[in-house]
Amino acid sequence: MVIPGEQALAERGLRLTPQRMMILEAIEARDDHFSAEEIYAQVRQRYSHMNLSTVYRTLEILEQAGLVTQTDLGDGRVRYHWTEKSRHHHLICQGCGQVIDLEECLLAPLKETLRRDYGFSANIAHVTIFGRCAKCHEV
Amino acid sequence: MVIPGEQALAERGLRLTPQRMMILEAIEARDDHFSAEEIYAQVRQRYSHMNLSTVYRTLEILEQAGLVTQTDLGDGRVRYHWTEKSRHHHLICQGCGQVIDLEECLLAPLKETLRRDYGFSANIAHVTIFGRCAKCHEV
DNA sequence: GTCTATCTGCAAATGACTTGCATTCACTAA
DNA sequence: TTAGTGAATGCAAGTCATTTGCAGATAGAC
Ligand SMILES: [Mn+2]
Ligand SMILES: [Mn+2]
Ligand SMILES: [Zn+2]
Ligand SMILES: [Zn+2]
Repeated sequence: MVIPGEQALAERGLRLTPQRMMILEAIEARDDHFSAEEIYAQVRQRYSHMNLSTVYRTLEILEQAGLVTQTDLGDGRVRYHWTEKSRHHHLICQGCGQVIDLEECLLAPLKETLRRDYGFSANIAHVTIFGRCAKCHEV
Repeated sequence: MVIPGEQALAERGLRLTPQRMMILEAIEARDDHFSAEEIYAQVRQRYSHMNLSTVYRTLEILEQAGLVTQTDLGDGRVRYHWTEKSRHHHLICQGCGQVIDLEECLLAPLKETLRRDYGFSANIAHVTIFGRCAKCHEV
């Protein structure tokens, strides 16, 4: 069983520990935006000795490798997303909580402007923008 | 002595306490991006009984009133800025730490797109975008 | 002046995340 | 195969900005 994440770890000279393999398996089974705590709980169902610190440390590595991206969905914890599953951004209404998904390309013009005018390579792979949706706008 | 902030408080039916007046005075004397702790320290030089919780609670109120805007400059605490002093955004290089200031209008096209295509009124008054500056790009 | 909901002060709590350190173990080179 | 070794894990404790519960104080209304 070859998991894409395992190859990425090997390429970077990182060790393929059972813990990392279990975390990778858990993450790749998900399509949503997970927190460290959620992955911890998920893996613990099959391996009750999983450690939360290890999850945090592994997620940090995966993020550096570009396998997952972070975003702040406004609930006070970092949420991750498996990069290859879909590239997108979010709008979140501070009135009703509605979450609108945006295509990746929506931020392309901004990214291009920053690169052209400032030589700045913006790290905006997975952004959440807060505001008010049409329904909640009048409030 | 009439401080603009005081009027805004009155208009919202909020009380004009000595603590709030001192915090307003401290904030309006600043042109930079201050944290709650910094305002606390500043006010305490003249009124040693100032309380940190009061500062946090006051800043929350001022933010709701639109008198200050928040941003995350990447140092693990919320930083505020007196709205009327200048409207801008930031680029921060994760390589060398350089901070580039952006004119407010740089995000206008994005804001307009979100409003037109999604009916979404984005709350992006004071944004910090992380990435790599031209010098640090090759790394 | 009186009244009362709002504010403040204080101390304790929160909670996501980090860290120090001893132990274990995945890789590598012989 | 087998040591050898630096990297990774487990655990418990720490961090620290921010929040909160509550009792007492007070701004503003009448
Ligand atoms: Mn997402
Ligand atoms: Mn700013
Ligand atoms: Zn809404
Ligand atoms: Zn740089």
